[in-house]
Amino acid sequence: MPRVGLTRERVVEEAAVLADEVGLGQLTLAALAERLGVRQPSLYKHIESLAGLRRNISIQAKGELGNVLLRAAVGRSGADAIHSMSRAYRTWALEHPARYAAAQIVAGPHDEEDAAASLAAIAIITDVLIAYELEGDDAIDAIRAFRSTLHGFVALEAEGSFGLDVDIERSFERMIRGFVTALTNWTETIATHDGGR
Amino acid sequence: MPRVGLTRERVVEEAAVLADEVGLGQLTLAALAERLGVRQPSLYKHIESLAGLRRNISIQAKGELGNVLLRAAVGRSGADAIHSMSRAYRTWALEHPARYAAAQIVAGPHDEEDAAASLAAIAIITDVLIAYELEGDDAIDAIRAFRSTLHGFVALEAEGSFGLDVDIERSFERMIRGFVTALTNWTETIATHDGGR
DNA sequence: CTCTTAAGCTATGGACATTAGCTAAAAAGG
DNA sequence: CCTTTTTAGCTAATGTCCATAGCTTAAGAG
Repeated sequence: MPRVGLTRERVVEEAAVLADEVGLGQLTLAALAERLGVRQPSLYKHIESLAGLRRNISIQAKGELGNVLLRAAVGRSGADAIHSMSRAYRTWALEHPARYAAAQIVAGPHDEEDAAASLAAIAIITDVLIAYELEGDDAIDAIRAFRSTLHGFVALEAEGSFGLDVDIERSFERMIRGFVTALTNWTETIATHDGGR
Repeated sequence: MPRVGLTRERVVEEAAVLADEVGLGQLTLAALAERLGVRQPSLYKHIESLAGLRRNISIQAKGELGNVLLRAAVGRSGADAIHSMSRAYRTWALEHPARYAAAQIVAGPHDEEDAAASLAAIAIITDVLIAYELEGDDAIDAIRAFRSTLHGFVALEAEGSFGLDVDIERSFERMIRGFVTALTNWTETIATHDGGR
């Protein structure tokens, strides 16, 4: 029984790679064990459960996404930063679909580690939008809109929900431009909550 | 052995109800059978498989969503129609999370029935945006952006990704207003594809 | 009232996750 | 080196769930 020399890190990393190939929901301990050259129960020496493994993938993915956004935004500001960050977000998400999906998981209210990872990633987005001198609830609304825009596009694209014919790249660029336009006039768009009814 | 009198429709409907309660991924034939007062294998008299059941839920959900959007848009146009449709979209999605998730599933390329349901739902959105006199690729970009915006917000809200403190309703209204703003200036926002780099 | 159809059942098997308990490889300590 | 401790990985076993096979009998057709 030669030892393979697994570590928690190696298990989680390989699980993330496997998940990106087959889909987060199709990630199975059986397949992971085989890929690591180990019997299935042996994995429990390094993880708590399948749910625990997914949690680890989620936390790692949030960290990776945060780093990607950080690198894209550093040294930039305003519309420049938004465009750069948006592209980095989309590219990373499409290259790592399962990691991206895992990064969207919201952990329970007592999971400090996960909350920290989530916050760190979102903080990058927040910082960039703050440059538009939005304050308080204005900023929160804008951040929610931006996150929605990015996530919606990437999620639909990853699922193949867009028709195949027309250039998706260009659609994305235009959408981001549109968001910047909206952002520039943000304080004017005060919801009256009746919206034409 | 009294007969319960199941039909395919009843099974699918109850499955949708159950899924909305426990989550689409947690929908199990065992639980569904128990809820219908029947043994698990008996379900196979009405469905092909779990995957087939999910497909049926998906098609039904797409139809329901399409109807909801249609009713919200009828008799309206322009920004009025967009706001009304957006609210209906969000409300339905939040009330039926699993149905909504199922409606996002993209079937294989040979599934005519599913393709028809998808197309019908998206057609409503398309028709409303066409009122802005966008043509060809312009319209496609705008539709993609609109779908992204709606789906992103609803998906994040349903997952609980937004912080709890600030009014989500208002954030949604503002986002839609922002989109309408962007849409009004749509033809001006031509992507140069370098976005400030 | 008979015959046919099919709804629902039991029995069974296979894929996974998970736990319990064993074995031997590695590491620690003299 | 040799001994002791730790622990990575193993086999065995259980429970859940999807799925198939074959039986039984309720319900509908004539």
